[in-house]
Amino acid sequence: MEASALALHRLFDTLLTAYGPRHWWPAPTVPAMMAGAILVQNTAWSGASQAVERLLAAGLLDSWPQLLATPEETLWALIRPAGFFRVKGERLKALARFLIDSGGDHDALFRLETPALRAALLGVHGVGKETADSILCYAADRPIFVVDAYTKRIFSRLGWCDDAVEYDALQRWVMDRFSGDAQRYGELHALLVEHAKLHCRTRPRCDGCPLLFCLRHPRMIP
DNA sequence: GACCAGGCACATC
DNA sequence: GATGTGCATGGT
Repeated sequence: MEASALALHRLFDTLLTAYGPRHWWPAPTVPAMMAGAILVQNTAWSGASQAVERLLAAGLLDSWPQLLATPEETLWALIRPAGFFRVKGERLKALARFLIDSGGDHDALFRLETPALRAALLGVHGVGKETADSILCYAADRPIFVVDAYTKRIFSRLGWCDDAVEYDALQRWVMDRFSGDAQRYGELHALLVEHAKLHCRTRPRCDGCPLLFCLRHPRMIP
């Protein structure tokens, strides 16, 4: 195996040993996962999860038409803990409209092949690459690696890439070297987030960081 | 009270 | 194509 692939696998094994399986995505149903992917945008999961729970309790994740028919102010009040409630409310409605137009629910939508499904999701207002890939990996069970701000920060702090690395370049680099199913890709992403929360905040806490051995690798990601 | 969090669309250059 | 800005709450 190539050196960069070995380094990536060692990183995964080390994080798995250090933190254990993360059991992501932390939402009970497919619609809750999809809504959660919108609600967590640029927000801590603690706030997003409250919003998901409130939508579930209100029954709005049992029926996309019902969510779409909910008055803005009602929706805003429910998702307020996630922040950006006006834009996220609009994005949830765009997602609902999309699912209704796609045949009513995610079962119809998820019959698409992965590239077509990704393109369709990216066509929804408020769904960018990270949100689309989160839905693909965790809700639609597709083998896709999700890149996020934490992922970029970890790899750039290790010196493996520049901090301005592009989403597609980092995703491609990982997926070319780390094969597996959706569960395995999801685990890698979840472990990276867990690690970043402990050691790679804006003020780094490198004491006890299990990844210090990775620093000896030179820049590897274009 | 400042800083930060599992993005995205849009305006402007 | 690159860069800047608005969106908002809740935890540390």
